[in-house]
Amino acid sequence: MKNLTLKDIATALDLSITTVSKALKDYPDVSTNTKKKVKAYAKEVNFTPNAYAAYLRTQESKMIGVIIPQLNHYFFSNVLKGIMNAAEEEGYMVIILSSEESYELEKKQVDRLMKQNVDGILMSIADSTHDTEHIDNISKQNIPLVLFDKYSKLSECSSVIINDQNAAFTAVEHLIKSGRKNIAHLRGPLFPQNSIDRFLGYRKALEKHQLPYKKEWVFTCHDITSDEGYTYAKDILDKHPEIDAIFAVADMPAIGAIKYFNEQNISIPEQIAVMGFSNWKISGLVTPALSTVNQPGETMGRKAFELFYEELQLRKKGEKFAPKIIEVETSLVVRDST
Amino acid sequence: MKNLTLKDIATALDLSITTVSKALKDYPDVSTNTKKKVKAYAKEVNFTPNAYAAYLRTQESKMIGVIIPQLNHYFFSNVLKGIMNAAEEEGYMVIILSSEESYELEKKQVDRLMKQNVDGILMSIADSTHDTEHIDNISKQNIPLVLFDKYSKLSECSSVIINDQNAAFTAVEHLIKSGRKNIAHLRGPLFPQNSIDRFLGYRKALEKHQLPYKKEWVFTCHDITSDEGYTYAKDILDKHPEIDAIFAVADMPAIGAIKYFNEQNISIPEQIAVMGFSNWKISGLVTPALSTVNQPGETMGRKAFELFYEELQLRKKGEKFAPKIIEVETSLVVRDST
DNA sequence: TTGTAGGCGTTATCAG
DNA sequence: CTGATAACGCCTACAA
Repeated sequence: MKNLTLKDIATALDLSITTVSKALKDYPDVSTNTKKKVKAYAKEVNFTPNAYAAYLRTQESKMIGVIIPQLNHYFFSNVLKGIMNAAEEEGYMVIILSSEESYELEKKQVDRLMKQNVDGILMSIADSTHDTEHIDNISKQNIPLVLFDKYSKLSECSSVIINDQNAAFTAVEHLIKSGRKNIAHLRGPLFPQNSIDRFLGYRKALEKHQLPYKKEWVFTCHDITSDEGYTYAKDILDKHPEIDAIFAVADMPAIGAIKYFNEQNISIPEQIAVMGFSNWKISGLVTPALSTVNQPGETMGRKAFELFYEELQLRKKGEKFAPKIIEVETSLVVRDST
Repeated sequence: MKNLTLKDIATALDLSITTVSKALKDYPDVSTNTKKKVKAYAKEVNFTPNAYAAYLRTQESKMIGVIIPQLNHYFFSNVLKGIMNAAEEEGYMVIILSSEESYELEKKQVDRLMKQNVDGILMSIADSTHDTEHIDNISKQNIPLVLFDKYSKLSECSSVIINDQNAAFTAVEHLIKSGRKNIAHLRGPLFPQNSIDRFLGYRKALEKHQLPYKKEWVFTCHDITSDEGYTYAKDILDKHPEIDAIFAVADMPAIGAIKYFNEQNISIPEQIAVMGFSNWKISGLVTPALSTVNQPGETMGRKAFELFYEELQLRKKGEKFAPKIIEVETSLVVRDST
């Protein structure tokens, strides 16, 4: 049983290929009767037009490409889920590629997707990406582009983001309100807007509540791993015993810190409070359960697809599309570590 | 800058489309000189043949489809990584779909992939899948099929698996050797071969060491979640205080159990030892760190792709392909929970 | 209301 | 060694 073609249907019903094609697409110039017959038969034999042949005519591949920095990553997996569900509803297939947080690979993956003639690209920028030429190229080629989470302030395209600065501010303020005065920050790498904004939110909260900000209390997690959190926790204990709370750029470093404190029998949150960011599944499972900021990945993914789809529809009608930025709500998740 | 075509190159170099095509594909009947010229130019303008047009002729889409039961799942993410890396090396794109552990959705996703004319399908069967007609259909349509992890003993196709029974046996034997006598098992659902085999491995280890097997010490995790582990840990403490070790079908239930024991101030492993299965990232981060069985997802993914590719090459040559089963090595990871 | 013809970009066959 | 031609399956302007 090979996949059927229009020709097969035409032969079976003794019609021309054209009529069958038109009937299936509800052209007005086909009789209701013929339409009914054709559609019934197509359904019976479970016909779907060949996507590749269709592309050649329509230039629509019904595929989108997604580039994420890491495949094995709770948050991005959730985003993917949102994208894939939304895509499926509109009959789109999703090609997923990973940049492995590498600028070079990211460029290559963008290129692969363009060569594949995807109808749109959704992506989250790698931490190491420091210029946006390859990203701007996508728009220049007239391919709809939507960035999510790791976006670029410089690129003119739609984005789905959270308000990192506010979210971080709220998280740190929560620490302050529970009586912490010497709050350290495990920040992310230097380029991504996220880690900059979370850092700024941290500083703002300190400022507002007239608490000291000290450079030595800010530690940079280049790879945002639990190991880094573990190592910095040791540093903090050894060199800065006055610190009574940690706000981490993400859950992983926070969990690494918790692990170290547990090993040293430092009680959390009594001796030191720990706050994460992202609300990974794991954060509810460590002991003590980690307080964090919920970042709704699935919603972000769905919104990202919807932005792409909206843009595509407008472009098809030849209308201008103005990039939109959607800000998704976050929420504080207070558990046992603060 | 639209994507270039053979025609563009032909025009630019004042050759025929045919010659350009042949030159790029290293046909023997094109002069070395022309080849050099064409290839140099193609490289310069970064030409890639249009995949859709090529499909129409060759019937090769250079795409494979992958169906996994869950997207946001450490092990499957690792498998995907292996598949995607291997696929990329051979110039294949990967379409990922999720069955969400649903039999109905799995059937639908198989259908979508076949309609998309992928060159092959790699999949892991959903826990709820109880018949294999849709799977056997794939092979009947002459599409190479490789199963991984969750495979079917009934289907005639290549598979990449681990020896679940042996791995479970080793894990339980480790508990026994460390002096445990009353070992409970948090088993998986009834259908998947995995959970059956892990259960059998558990029983075998008990038998070999003449330890008691009791039905009441076996708890079924239908969804393999931490919540189930948490709940069963409570059951065990309340109703079976004699139990001194738990072997879980996967890390998640094991971690849920650890969480409960931590809350109750039950010391692990002194009062009760806990053993997981799969070696998720998280298992090294909980306190105490979870002992488990390492299941090399990335390797399995790569092997799965390689099996597909091998089969495809043979088919293209018109040779018969006999399904292969590749067993990937697991290893015991002893941490602090046993 | 139905059908004919041409073309999307590539590749394979065959003729020059 | 090179090139013209047909075909893959679908879509659409145009003719009947």
